[in-house]
Amino acid sequence: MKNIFEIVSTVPLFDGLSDDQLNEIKKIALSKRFNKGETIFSEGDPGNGFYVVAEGLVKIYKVSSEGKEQILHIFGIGEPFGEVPVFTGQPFPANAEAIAGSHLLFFPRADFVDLITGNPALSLSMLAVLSMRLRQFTVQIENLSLKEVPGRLASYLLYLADEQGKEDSVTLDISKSQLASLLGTIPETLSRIFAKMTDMKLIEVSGRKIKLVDRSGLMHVGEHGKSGE
Amino acid sequence: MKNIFEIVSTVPLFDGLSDDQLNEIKKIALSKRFNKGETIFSEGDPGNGFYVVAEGLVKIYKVSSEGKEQILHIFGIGEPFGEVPVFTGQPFPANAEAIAGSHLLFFPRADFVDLITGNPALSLSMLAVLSMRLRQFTVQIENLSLKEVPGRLASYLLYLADEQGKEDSVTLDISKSQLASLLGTIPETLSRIFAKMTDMKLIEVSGRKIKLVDRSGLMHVGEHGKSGE
DNA sequence: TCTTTTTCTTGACATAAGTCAAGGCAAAGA
DNA sequence: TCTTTGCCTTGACTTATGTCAAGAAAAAGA
Repeated sequence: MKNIFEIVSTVPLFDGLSDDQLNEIKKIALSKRFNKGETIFSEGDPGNGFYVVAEGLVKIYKVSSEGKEQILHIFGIGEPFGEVPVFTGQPFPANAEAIAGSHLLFFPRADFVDLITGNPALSLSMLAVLSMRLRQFTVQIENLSLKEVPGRLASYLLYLADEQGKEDSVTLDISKSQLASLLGTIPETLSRIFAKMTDMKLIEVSGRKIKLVDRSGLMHVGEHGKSGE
Repeated sequence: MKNIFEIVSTVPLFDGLSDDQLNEIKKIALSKRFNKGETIFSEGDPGNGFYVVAEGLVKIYKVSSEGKEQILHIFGIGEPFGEVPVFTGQPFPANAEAIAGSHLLFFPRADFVDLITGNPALSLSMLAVLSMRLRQFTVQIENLSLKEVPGRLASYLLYLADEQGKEDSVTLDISKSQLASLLGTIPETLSRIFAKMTDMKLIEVSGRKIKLVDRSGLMHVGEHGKSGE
């Protein structure tokens, strides 16, 4: 079993640090393991540090009083999460759960703040990470508030295709129920929209594989005319 | 006319800096003035620096292809905005407009990055600002996705009461149309909900003054039972 | 392989909230 | 003060999406 601290040198957040500095990072990191479905932290918990995914997949989400879930992020290998309380001193604003068996690196707050204080490159890197995340939230709010579900799905599929470097076919890395939660809807609605978009010959769905039949059609879903009908 | 650079020493972002450091800050700041309704920057513009409100009120917003507007933030005196591009190098993800005549301080990117590089207190302060903003977005996404409009309005009124330090009465600092946009809805819907909540004796509305008649009722709007009916 | 459990899909229905349109009110300017 | 302009309110209607329920398909386990 290989040393999971090796991941540190490949994490974008730690890019541009010297070997010495990377060793400092590794020194303060703790390894933690979570099974699929296990809670990593809950909203309201004190944030004593943040995490980096060494292996696995983690969802960050909120739950309404009626039990509906909204996923805020899904983080994979190399991505940090749970940093907000490190810098605000307040508790976690959302929940985190492993959606696959996961190895995580945990960075205790005080140690990390010490490190960042003497390390401008690291602090600029962290500022960039938080800024990118703000940008993503901006997009998510725009999607939730200004687009209907078909438009959100189309955007997500195009984003995935880009992410996966594939032109015309993507593979969902999460279940369709989870995708519904990420898009701010429920499985029934998502299912109907998959069916509708298939009818319209925009996509072809088989399990978690989705073929993008008409990319330019997808790009205009939800504009003036119909998104489906 | 007083020196608007005086504001620098009262901005939370610059808390804990020495007088020398505050002078450095003042040295790189530029004063800009915007009239009510004037655009400060637009989505897609390159971000050559960020702003701090010295006087006035600024809205950050997105617009859909159909023309619907979603306000992301409203910033008042002492609050910084437009920092994301400073640290990501990407263009602005949203638009900014003065909703009242405003004096702003502008901090050019390169100068500010130099400053932050040699100044751990400033960088931690900026990390705290971005983290707080992430937390706010978390709440906004939760509201948009997990609450109906009455629940969002109730939350906003309670938040405002807290903000204004008043127990049972608040004054809107923005128009009701703008409030609708902030809550992710349209003026017609907001107007109906104000009427409904008045009927239910939760609030009393007269112009921009709103009396919170039943705080505990407000807190439970949108839970199990009715939010209005 | 067969069974059990979860996830997904589809139908019938309810409802929150958007659209369109008209009128009333209030703030800004003459 | 009067007038003009934009903001707010209300009504009638449409529609996207949620709820409830049942069955089908797929995944996990025996």
